Amino acid sequence: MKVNTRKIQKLNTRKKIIETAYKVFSEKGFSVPSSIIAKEAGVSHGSIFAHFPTINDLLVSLLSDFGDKMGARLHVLAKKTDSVENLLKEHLKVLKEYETFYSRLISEINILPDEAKNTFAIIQSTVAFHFASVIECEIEKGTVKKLPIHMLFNTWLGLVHYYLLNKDFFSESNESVIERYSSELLSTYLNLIKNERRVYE
Amino acid sequence: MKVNTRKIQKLNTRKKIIETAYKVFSEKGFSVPSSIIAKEAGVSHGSIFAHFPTINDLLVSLLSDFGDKMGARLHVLAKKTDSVENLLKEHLKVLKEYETFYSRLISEINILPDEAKNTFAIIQSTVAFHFASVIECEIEKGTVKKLPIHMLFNTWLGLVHYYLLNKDFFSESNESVIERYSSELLSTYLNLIKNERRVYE
DNA sequence: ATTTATAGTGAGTATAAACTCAATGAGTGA
DNA sequence: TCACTCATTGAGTTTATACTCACTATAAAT
Repeated sequence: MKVNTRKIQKLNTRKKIIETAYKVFSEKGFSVPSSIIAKEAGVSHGSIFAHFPTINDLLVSLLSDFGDKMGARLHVLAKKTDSVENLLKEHLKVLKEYETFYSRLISEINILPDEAKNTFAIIQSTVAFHFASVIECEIEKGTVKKLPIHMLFNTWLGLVHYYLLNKDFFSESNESVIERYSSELLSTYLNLIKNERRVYE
Repeated sequence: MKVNTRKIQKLNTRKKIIETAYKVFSEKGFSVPSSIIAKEAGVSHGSIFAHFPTINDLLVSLLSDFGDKMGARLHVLAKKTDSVENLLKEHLKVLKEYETFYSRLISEINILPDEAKNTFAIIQSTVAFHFASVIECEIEKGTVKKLPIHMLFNTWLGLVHYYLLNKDFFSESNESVIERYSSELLSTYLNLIKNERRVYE
């Protein structure tokens, strides 16, 4: 069977559309008109609708891919960590890789379709899982304050998201906020959660 | 001069439009069509444009009012506080009052016109100012950990915003997240920033 | 009482963006 | 070579929403 060129062609176009959408959404947010995506991808406007029934379907497909990819990435990196410090370092590392898109996602999540919340949940639950196991251990050892784990987690994520959401305020247009503030974020947070060494005990 | 009825009438309509927009934006977000606002306010669609050149002008006017109002409210309440704990309690109290609108604001700020950032800045700088003076004092007294003040502030705001932004996840549709979590937020945060008492010193 | 000014109206216009579909032309199989 | 299939195209349609403006009703001024 020589029915290959076409299938490959079709898959390539689909891929090109998804990748371009990812890029364009990262740069300009999720409400860019579909015509822009088509132009950037170098395909006709109609081509998008030959591949996806609606723009929303394109978005959902894109988000699902993204959630899986970032989730897997986090999972791999988190597995080999022993301390909170290393875990959070890895977390920041992954966030930095996906920074522009991830920032848009958390920034516009409330005006995105419900499926976007799933993506968010996949990513967050992966981090939360590893966070919990590492921090539990440190609490037992007495190196981290005994506070509800979910609150420790929310404090961390809240702090990091705060910087991502206010990117414009914290850094120059193209600079990575994570890059610029990772050590400050990390040291502040660790300082807050660590038990001070009691001298006499 | 009897040129009153009309002026009053006009001002009332304007006020009605702004108040309705505030309510509708709070409930459905900032991208509700202007026709909905008109209908809810009980005025004709054209009436909106007799009062505001564009919908954007209505929004800016509304935001400016809101920023002033909430800023003033925070200022008054914050002045009489002595401890971080009380300051943060007051902060949460004010946030609770304006919760639905404020949540929309922080949630959609990145797709709102630049003027929205001013509103945000007014509100935040008021809180930051009072926060700094109270916390500085506590750091000197040794009751709060010696960490950069802006980091302590960002951690607090990050945590609170995290709950407001993920309202859907944290609480039922109409319930106030602040109401439900204020004590947990407060106790966690205080626990993190407070210096433990050294027994021998 | 008559004229003038103005707040308010809502059908109508302009525009932007999602989505359609008949036509095109290149790959496929006989 | 020729008929057929199918990915792609882009001009055209639909829909949604911001905004206009000629008109109405009524308060104010004479």
